[in-house]
Amino acid sequence: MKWVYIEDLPKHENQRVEIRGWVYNKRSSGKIRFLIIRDGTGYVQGMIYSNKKDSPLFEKFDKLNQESSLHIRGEVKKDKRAPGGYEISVSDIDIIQIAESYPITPKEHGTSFLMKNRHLWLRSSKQNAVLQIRTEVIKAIRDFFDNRGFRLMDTPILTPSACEGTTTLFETEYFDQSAYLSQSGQLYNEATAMAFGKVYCFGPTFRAEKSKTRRHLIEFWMVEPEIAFAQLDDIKKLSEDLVLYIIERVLENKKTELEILERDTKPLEGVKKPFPKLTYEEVLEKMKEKGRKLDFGDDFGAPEETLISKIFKQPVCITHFPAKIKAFYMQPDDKRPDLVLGLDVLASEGYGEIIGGGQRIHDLKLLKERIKEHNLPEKDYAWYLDLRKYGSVPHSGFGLGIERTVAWICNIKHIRETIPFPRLLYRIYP
RNA sequence: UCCUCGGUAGCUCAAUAGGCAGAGCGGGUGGCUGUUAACCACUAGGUUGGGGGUUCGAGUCCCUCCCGAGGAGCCA
Repeated sequence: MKWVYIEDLPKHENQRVEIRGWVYNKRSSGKIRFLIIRDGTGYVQGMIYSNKKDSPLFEKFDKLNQESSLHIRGEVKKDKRAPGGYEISVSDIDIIQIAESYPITPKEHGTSFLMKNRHLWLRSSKQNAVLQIRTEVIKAIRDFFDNRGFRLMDTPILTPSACEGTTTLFETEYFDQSAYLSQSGQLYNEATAMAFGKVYCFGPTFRAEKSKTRRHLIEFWMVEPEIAFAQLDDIKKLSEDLVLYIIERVLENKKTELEILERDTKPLEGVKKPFPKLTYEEVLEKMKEKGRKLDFGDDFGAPEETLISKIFKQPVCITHFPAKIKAFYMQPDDKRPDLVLGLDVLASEGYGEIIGGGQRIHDLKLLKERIKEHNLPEKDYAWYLDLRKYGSVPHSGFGLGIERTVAWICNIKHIRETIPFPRLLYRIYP
């Protein structure tokens, strides 16, 4: 008999099939019994009916408990009463294993308990939906860049020194010297962009910051495009197109998952070009209107980000930040040398920053000055400075945080649920 | 690192003012012809996070340590 995945059941209406999976839940009522089976691709109800109380199928059914593994065979039937619209009229059950008493019951649990059991929590329907949307987001991102001729250039995870010198790094042994886990692929990508024109890297990044908020992970995934000859306006457009494309793809291909999450898709469907574009100083004005006074040079904190993204229904592009609050490699504005051509994109619905980037300094002398001002050891940046010696060109890029993007699309409060095994402050198990 | 809150059955929580530690879910047993986190009955299940103190008596009050959650700073 044909082994079929639950997501493909509609193609097999009125056929006899085999499903291989796990018991999600069961109910019984005398001569009729129901079994909810999951196989990773979906959930389906199995129905067993018998006049005989001692039916061998009933005996097997009674032995089953939550998460027991099994094969079932039976006919696929359309039935409005069944969750998902289809059910299987079960004619045969092969039990693979009777599970031990499963800790995650169909009732409510606390976050701490669920995180401790993350390896099992992944089996539940909402977690399944979030992570299936994550895979679609990642696929969409890769297609977006691949289709536009970007070259995938993976950057190293073990690095000899700080990339940006701002955030704390994880230190590890590298034979007889120290190495640090990458916190960004950007600097290396500036090198590959000079070799390949337009590139992107996609990988994990590590921040040893003791951040403990719903928007932070210690280990997270980021996609970082970098384009030679591109200026701020070019990546503004690119970031807009990228965000739109990701949303379109999820809306198109992950309807069921969005339904499981009870995600209201209207705000996502409403995301359209052009996104509102503001400068840092214009945002300060908006803040003042809303009664939040900030001085020039103050960075936006979580409350400001939340406020901005609530004022606009669209994601918001913010540019032209004070040089002081941005990284050393940011290109200054010709007209306003105290400002840099940085770019942040804040997701709507209060989700805050998902993209950070900007135009990089391409002038050797200026870059050297900035390295000095930031008290960074110039010799560590020798190769980086080389890029400004041999045919230096203006170039720009940005990073998009995968987990924050998924959290926004799924309308999940905390980003820890958007990665299979989140690394958090005070939690590295399982 | 700082601020706030919490730790009681496998899980989620309750326990008036310091006075016999309880419920629902899950487990077990039995019942029910279409259930939707099914339902009904019965049943087992506890060193109240660790240590110390106050008290005739501590889940409850005090000290301390451990663990976790929410948030801040920083950032994607």
